[in-house]
Parts: sequence; C-alpha cells; structure tokens
Amino acid sequence: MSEAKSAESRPYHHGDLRRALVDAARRLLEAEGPSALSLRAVAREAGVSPAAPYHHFKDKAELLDAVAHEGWELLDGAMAAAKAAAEGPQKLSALGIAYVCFARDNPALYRVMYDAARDKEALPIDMQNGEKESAYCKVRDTMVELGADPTAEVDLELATIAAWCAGHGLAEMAGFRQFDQLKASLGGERPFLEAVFTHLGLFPQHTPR
Amino acid sequence: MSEAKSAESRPYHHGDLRRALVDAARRLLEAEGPSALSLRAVAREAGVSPAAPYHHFKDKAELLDAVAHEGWELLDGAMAAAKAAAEGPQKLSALGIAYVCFARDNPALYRVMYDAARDKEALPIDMQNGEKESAYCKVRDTMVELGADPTAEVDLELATIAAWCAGHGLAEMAGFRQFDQLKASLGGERPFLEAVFTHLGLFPQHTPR
DNA sequence: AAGATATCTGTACGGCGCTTAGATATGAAA
DNA sequence: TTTCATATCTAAGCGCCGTACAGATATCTT
Repeated sequence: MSEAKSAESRPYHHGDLRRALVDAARRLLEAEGPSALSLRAVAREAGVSPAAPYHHFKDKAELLDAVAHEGWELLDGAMAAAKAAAEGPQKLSALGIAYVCFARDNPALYRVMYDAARDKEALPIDMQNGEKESAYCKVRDTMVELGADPTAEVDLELATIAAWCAGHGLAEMAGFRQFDQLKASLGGERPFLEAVFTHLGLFPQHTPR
Repeated sequence: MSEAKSAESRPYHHGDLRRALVDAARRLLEAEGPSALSLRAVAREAGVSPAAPYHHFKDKAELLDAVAHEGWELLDGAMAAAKAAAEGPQKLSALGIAYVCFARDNPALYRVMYDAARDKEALPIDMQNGEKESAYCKVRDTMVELGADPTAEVDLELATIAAWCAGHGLAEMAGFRQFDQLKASLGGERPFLEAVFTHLGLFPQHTPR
C-alpha cells in the first residue's frame, strides 16, 4: 500500500486519515470479505471513532467508491503488465487471462468494484484514450494492433465491449464449483480459462505456455 | 404467483406464511430494490412480527435463497419460450437475447439470484438433463441441434459455458450508461445486444465453429 | 495572540439480524 | 371430548449497523 503523503496534502490530526481509512478498508476486505466491510469496522481498524470517517467521506458508499477506484487502478496495472509481456496475436488472450486472474485473486475487491459501478450505473472506465490508458482502451488498442480496422469505430467499440463482456462473464463464472470437474479434466484452471476464451470467437487459438 | 396450497402442506395459523413471505420479498424487491430487502421489512410487508420468518427459514440468506430459486425458474421459463419461438440457426441468439432481457427486466431479482449463487459458490443449474430442463441445458441442447458434435463432451460443455459467460457478461454490462450513446447510434437496445452477440463468435450472422 | 476552521470524540437514534421466553392455535392420543 | 405435544406466532431484548449532532481539540491564518 502506498503512502503518498505529499507536501500539498498534509492534514491535521491523524496525518492522513482518508488514506488510512481506505487502507484499513482494503485490509478488512482481504481478511474478512465484503460483508465485514462496515464503516464502524473500518474506523475501528484505523483506530478512530465511528464518526471520524464522515469528515472525509459523505457516507459509506463514498468510502467504498474510493476503495473501488484503487481496485480499477490495480486492474489497469495488471492488464498493462500482461499486455507488455505478451507478443503479437496472443496479446488479446493475455489481456483476457489477466483480467480473469485479477478477479480470481481479488474476489472481494472485484465485487466492491462492480457493486459501486452498478450503484452509479457507470463503469469508471475512460472510453476515450487519456493520459493513463484505461484497461478498456488497452483492449481496444490491442484489437487494432491485431488488425481491426480503427476507422470502423462502431464495430471496434462493439468488439471491445464483447471482449469485456466475455472477460467479466468468465470472471464471475470461474468461481463456481459447477465447473471444478471440467477444470480438472482440462488440467487446471488456466487451461480451462484459455479453452473458454478460445470458444469466444474473439481470441485466437493460442498455445498454452 | 402460484398458490400451491395442497393437502399435505396446510399450515396452522397464517395459512402459508412461507409462501406469503417469499411473495412479499419479491414484491419489495420489485418496488424498492435489493437494498430494501430486510427480513424485518419482509415480515412487515407480510403482516407478521419480525421473528415469525425464523419458523420457516433458518436465516435471511435462506429466505433470499427461496426468492432466488423462483428467479431461476422464471429464467428457465423465459428461455424455454424463446427457444420454442425461434427457428433453426437463430435459436441460439434468441436464447441469448432472452437471457439478457430477463436480466434487464428483473434487475433486482437477477442480482439476488447471483448473490445467492456466489454465497454457495454454486450455480443452481443442473448440468445433467433432468425432468425439467434447466436453461443451461437448453443452451447446450441447442448447440447440438445446430450441429455441434454431442460426442465431444468436453468441447460441448466448454461451448455452453462460453455462451453462458457471454450472456451473463452482456447482461451485466448492458445496464451501464457508458454504452448509451453506442446503443442509440445502433437504433436501440436490441440491435446493440444482437451486435455484441454477433461479435462473440457463438451466434449466427456468422457460422458457429 | 486570537479568531476561524478543520478534525476528531461522545453520545444518541432508529433499523437491522437474530435469540429467547412465553402465548396461542392446531393435530394426535387418550 | 379432553389432554397433551407440537407447530406457529408475538413481545422483548441484544449487539451491531449507518448516520447525525454537539462539543472538544488541534491546526491554519492573521
């Protein structure tokens, strides 16, 4: 967890309670799961009174929003790394695998991310390319790199959304026991993920590495 | 809502409080959304004391489970109707559209269904064909009808899972405002859904496998 | 040094999930 | 029909929750 106590934001009593609260929330989330994430528990974990968080967040939802925001940043980073590590036509499936693995390795955080997004009916992804490229744009750019026509804007957007749907859908499904047997018969979780992606016409038949 | 007050289950005071509670929960869910679904509120809606539900459900999760169960049955019905109404190679995409439309038309119920499933780490779908065919099996059977090799069991299962991932992913994504502009430029929600499905190599407009 | 302001504590309110004890209605046995 | 066990429901209460508010305290500005 980063500290980020720069010169222009040096608060009063605690040092940086806002930061401490988000960190405490993420600690609780990892240790106890989303259902344990009460505002009071977070305040307790941070060592302050139950009312203290209200000086930094309008309500509980705003705290969770801050947690979710860090989750999306982590996801962006994971996918950036995956894209950089893969070569050519495997880049897209590498992004998909990275997405699903992020969800598998951070299930509680992933849940908070989408719960917060649903509350606002908006994914916190930039569909325009910005300074820091969102994971969504990485997928779209990769499609262009692999030969999609960048001037067919609507089609490109649809293909990107389709890929995102596939990733999210598989991320949610992969956690169910229903598919344990199938996973085992394929030799583990990763072959399973790759096989499902292969069936979703977006991803090239790639060699499991 | 069915009554189902048969001879062997004719309870004591209320008549059928269990039934009444599930109905009250679904009424609340539709009217106020999932966050309003407290056990006490359900009891209030049904006109009984806050402790009464505990004689019919172990805890809140078990009540929500009963609600979720009815949701899966509704989904099965909707997809059976869609499959019956479609012809030939359009059957699969009809199933996909029906799935997404169910989620769009019953967002709170759909949420409860998957929340309950995640808690148990198991989707309440029969992967074997049973007396009442689950929606999942309908998808798989349709794939066989459209030419998939039923003896390639692993491959068939993978294709079915891929389709389910696509449906679920799109169902969750379609609710976000992010894509409103794109939907509009395609002439509405349904063309948007069909276009995304088309990009997910499973559905006609192109040839499956 | 003094006032304004931001931060945090203490306390309180109503609602929640759930437990327990006791009241009441029902079905079975006498 | 009376009796009794049992199933059902109510009343009350516990600890936790999100949140509001008043007051104390530390920091910033002047």
